[in-house]
Parts: sequence; C-alpha cells; structure tokens
Amino acid sequence: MDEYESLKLDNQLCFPLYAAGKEVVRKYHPFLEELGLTYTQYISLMVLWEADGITVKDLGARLMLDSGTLTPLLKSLEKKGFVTRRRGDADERMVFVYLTAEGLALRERAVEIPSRIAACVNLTDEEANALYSLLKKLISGLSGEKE
Amino acid sequence: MDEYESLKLDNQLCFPLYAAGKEVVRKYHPFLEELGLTYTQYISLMVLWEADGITVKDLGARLMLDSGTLTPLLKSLEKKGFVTRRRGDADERMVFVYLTAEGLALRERAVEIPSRIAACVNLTDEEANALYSLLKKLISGLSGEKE
DNA sequence: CGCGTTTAAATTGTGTACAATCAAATTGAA
DNA sequence: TTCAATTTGATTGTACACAATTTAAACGCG
Repeated sequence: MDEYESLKLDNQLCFPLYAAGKEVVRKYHPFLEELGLTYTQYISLMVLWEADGITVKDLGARLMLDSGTLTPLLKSLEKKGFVTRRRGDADERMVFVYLTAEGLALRERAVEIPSRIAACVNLTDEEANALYSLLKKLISGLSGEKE
Repeated sequence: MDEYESLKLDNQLCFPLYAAGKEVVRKYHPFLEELGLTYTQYISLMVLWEADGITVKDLGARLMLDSGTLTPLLKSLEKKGFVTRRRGDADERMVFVYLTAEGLALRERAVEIPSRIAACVNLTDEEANALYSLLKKLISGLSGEKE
C-alpha cells in the first residue's frame, strides 16, 4: 500500500494532457515550416481568416492567449508581411489586426494541413468526437472556476 | 458551402488539445508556487520519487522531453537543493540524477496536489477515464509514426 | 588495434507562455 | 465635471520546448 500512489506519473490525467498538447504541436512543425509559420502563428491566422480586423483582445480571447504572447507574435507576423496592425481611432487603447494580401493568400496553401494532420491521428471518428467533447468540457470547467 | 471549412478553429481537434494542455499546467501554478516549483520541475520530481537515480535520457523518455529542456531544468532543481547530478563512472556520457533529502521531503508537501487539481476538473470518473484512454492512444500514435 | 559510427548531454538560437507591472486611454460614479 | 477605477496593449523577466549543432565518450567491425 503506497501512500504516494496519487503522485505516480501514470496515475495523472494532466500529464497525458500536457504531453498530447506538446506532441500535437510538434506534429505541425514540418507542415508549417513549409509556410514559414509556427503553430501559434498558424492558429492566429486561422482566426484572422475567419474574422479579419479583429482586436488583439478578441484574438486573445479566442486563442486563450494574452498580450504578452500575442504582441511579439503579431509583430513577427507583421514583419513577415502577413498582417498589419492599427490603433483604433475611436478608442486608442485597442489595436486591430488585418490580413495583408499575402496573409490571405496563405490560406490556399494552409488548407491542406488539417487533412495531413488528421492522417497522423490514429483515432476513429467516434473517438475523435468523444475526445473533442471531453476537452471542450474540461476547458470550460478549468477556465470558469475561481480556483 | 465553405471551401475553407476545415481551417476553422472550431473544427480543429488539435486546438482544444493544445489549449487544454496549457490551461491544466496553469492550474498547477498557484499550488506549485507554494513549493517553489514549476510544472515541469514537478513532473520531473514525480519521476524521481518513483525512480531515484535515473539517467537524464530515461527521465526524458518518461516525460517526452529532451536534454535541451532537461539540462537547464535539472540545473535549476540542483540550485534549489532538490537534486544532485553525477556523471556515470562506467559510462561517462550518462548523467544520473539523485534526490537530496530536501527533494525527497518535498514529496510530503506535494501529495496534496493531485486532489486539489482533481477538484478543478469538472469531469465524472467515467469521463476522466475515457479522456485518459483517448489521450494515451493518441500519444502512442503520434509518437510512433514516422510522419 | 584503429577508426568510423553511434550515443548521451550540453549548447545555441528561436519562439512561445504567462505572471507581474506599466502606461495611456476611457469610463463612470460622486 | 472630475478623478479614481477600469480597460487595453506593451513591456519585463522567468521558464520552458525543441530543432540543430557540438562535444566527448563508447561501441563495433574489419
């Protein structure tokens, strides 16, 4: 009888969660390298392809990232020529992010990526759906609670 | 009909995986701060509590981390007085990691953490088990394939 | 034995993440 | 109206992650 049973790595739910998150991001690396993007830059563009002209705050809300991460990331995307940033006129606290023509064009090349990633995932459709639902529920609970 | 349907953030399995991994690690922060540990340091100690005197290579295999991450992390744990590192005598390429008395003692204080984290997870036991199994399967598939 | 290959850590460089803090703009209640 | 509180993004500092390279040691085959 082990009083530290709960501290064994194999008994943790959080470790596979942490590890799976990392491994998935790593899987994207070779595909995204062809586009000159990192994973975080890629998901930022995914949001912009759906909602061009969004503010940094709203982008951060969708990606669950703060300005400490997004500010340098968006400057990097700007330097690569994929986005531009502009302070709001009405409210100068806000910064709006816009796709450039190159940023929009990148979508054509990115459209192949989801299926190439899907080919690496050895789950059935039912399993993938179940995983998706469980993750969504977990995230909503984690971010909702006070402590 | 949207030809870019597959590129929408909400249609991705990988994004909630990435986000959940991050959020879970963040949940640990206030608890681990009391022990003066980061999450990665904590899981490293978890392995050492089970397998004291392990090599950096084996530690990396269990945590899915490489020496680029572990070397500075172990130096930090060494500076805090929780571990020592020693080159192998027989094979000087290897570095063995040992718990100090303080490192071992920290286990007593860490034993509370899993239940405190579990209290933040709004999943039933069945859901948590299902999630665990799906993540394990996903990880084994991701790390096993060539591309 | 000798030397090319492999292995284990360490190092280097880039890019997140995020807590904490800061600065400027805006808001809102007295 | 005015100023304290809030909001937004930027900045600072710390700590991962990991690809790529380097170094040194050990291995293995002729």
